[in-house]
Amino acid sequence: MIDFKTDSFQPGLSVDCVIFGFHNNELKVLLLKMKNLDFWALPGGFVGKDHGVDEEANRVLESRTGLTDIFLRQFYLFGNVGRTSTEHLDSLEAQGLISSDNVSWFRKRFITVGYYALVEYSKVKQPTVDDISERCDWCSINELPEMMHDHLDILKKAHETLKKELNYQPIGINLLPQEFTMPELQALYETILEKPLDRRNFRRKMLGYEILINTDKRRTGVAHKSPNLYKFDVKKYQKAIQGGLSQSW
Amino acid sequence: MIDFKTDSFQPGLSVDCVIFGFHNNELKVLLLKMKNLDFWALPGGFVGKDHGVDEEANRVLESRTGLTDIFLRQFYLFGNVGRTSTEHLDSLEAQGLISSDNVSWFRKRFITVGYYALVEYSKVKQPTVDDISERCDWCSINELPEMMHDHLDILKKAHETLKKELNYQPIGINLLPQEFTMPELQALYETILEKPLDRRNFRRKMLGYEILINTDKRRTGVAHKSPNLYKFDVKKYQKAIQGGLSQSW
DNA sequence: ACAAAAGTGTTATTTCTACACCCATGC
DNA sequence: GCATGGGTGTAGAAATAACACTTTTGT
Repeated sequence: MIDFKTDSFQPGLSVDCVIFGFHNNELKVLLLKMKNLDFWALPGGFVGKDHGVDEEANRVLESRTGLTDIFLRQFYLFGNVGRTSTEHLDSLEAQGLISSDNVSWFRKRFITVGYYALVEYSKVKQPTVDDISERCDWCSINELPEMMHDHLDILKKAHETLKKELNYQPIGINLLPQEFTMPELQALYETILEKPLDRRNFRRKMLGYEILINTDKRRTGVAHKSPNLYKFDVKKYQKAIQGGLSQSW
Repeated sequence: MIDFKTDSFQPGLSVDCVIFGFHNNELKVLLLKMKNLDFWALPGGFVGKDHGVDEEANRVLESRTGLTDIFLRQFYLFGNVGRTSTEHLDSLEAQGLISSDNVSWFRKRFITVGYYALVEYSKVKQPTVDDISERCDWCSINELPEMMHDHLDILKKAHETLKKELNYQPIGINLLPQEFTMPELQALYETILEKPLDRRNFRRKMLGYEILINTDKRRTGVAHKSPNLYKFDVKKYQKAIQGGLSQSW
């Protein structure tokens, strides 16, 4: 149940995080299932009067994933009147998920700041529920459950933003484990861009950026020819994305 | 003086507009000078409880410029604690610009949503002051006056965003008069990008997009060889920027 | 006539796209 | 040994970057 001193928070303001991970060649987001209800929500929180909005987004990210120092970017403010669903609030209230002291605060008009985060899937050992959810799971962005309020719109917009920023943000370095194969990196790009890329051209272009280091190791144990393992040259990566990698995927 | 029923507004939330215009080959922004004070502010406003944030930004834009149906985009939420300046608020209050009933409301922590607008300079016949300003003027972004709160940061971020979106947004069509010359269009691009472009390559590339119509008229009366007048093919322009014009200026 | 800006083409370089065969591994 | 995915090169097309002279106009 949510029960807190509402007067220490900015009224009508929340943050919501779209936390992206990459696993089994699928782009996933971390979602919360509301207790005893059939809809899910983005991990979110409220903004303390003495806390910056970015700071609160980081706090949300850390409470759900246990991770700190994660790539996290604000991408849009959702400020329409009526973006929250009265029906969903009714359900939350009916399930006793909102303290009666907080009900009127929750029912007010809310705007929310959207953030997206890129995390290494395997680093999230224990996705943690919040007070009103019963599960915290990775969901493939191709099969999303019913979502609270306008959270599906928020998620869609986050994905759009990710696509646009692919060449300007350290996408790979945050979503992949430290060592990875070229096909894995390509699959990540294909998943984000939602289109297939040519294997040879992709490899040539990636290597051309000179941001990868060949570890001279190979991934063994998996089927077929064992692929080479690469890692990012962090310094060069940082420098390269400053000006944006070259365009047109 | 500002004096209104604060309880019909979202507390701690404002919108600020960076209104860009282009004149004399310079990129300009519309700013307000506070009455009897030596600092300027971005045109801004508050968000009514029953009004969308975008809607309020449009209202601000219309009240300062008299224009409707203008290109206006949200670009960032400024949510740091301490982004407003106590000293500036002191000054406003000392000048009697804030009604005593509103003072405590104004002194609270505020976040603001940044919007940028692109307007045709000559269409703004009468930049209109608001209740606490004495002038509303175009300022070149190269010589900006002292600004209130974090408004300079907001302006800088707007300019950055404009640069990035140059190939994705109908920049020219909104900032230039209906008919314009190729050198004018080039100067606009050079100003936004803050770097010189090759005249021949620029022309070839622009014409290659097939979004311009040669009017077969010339600008006369100005010195030197009279340049050709072009206008945008609106439909083609709209279509072209959907996928983004090709990159790498 | 002259100063200043507008108009115009070509070439070398780079980047992009499309495409097919061999190799290594686990089963 | 075979099915599967990993690795590799080349050639044609397109885009980009660099560069100089002529034309028009107002003064």
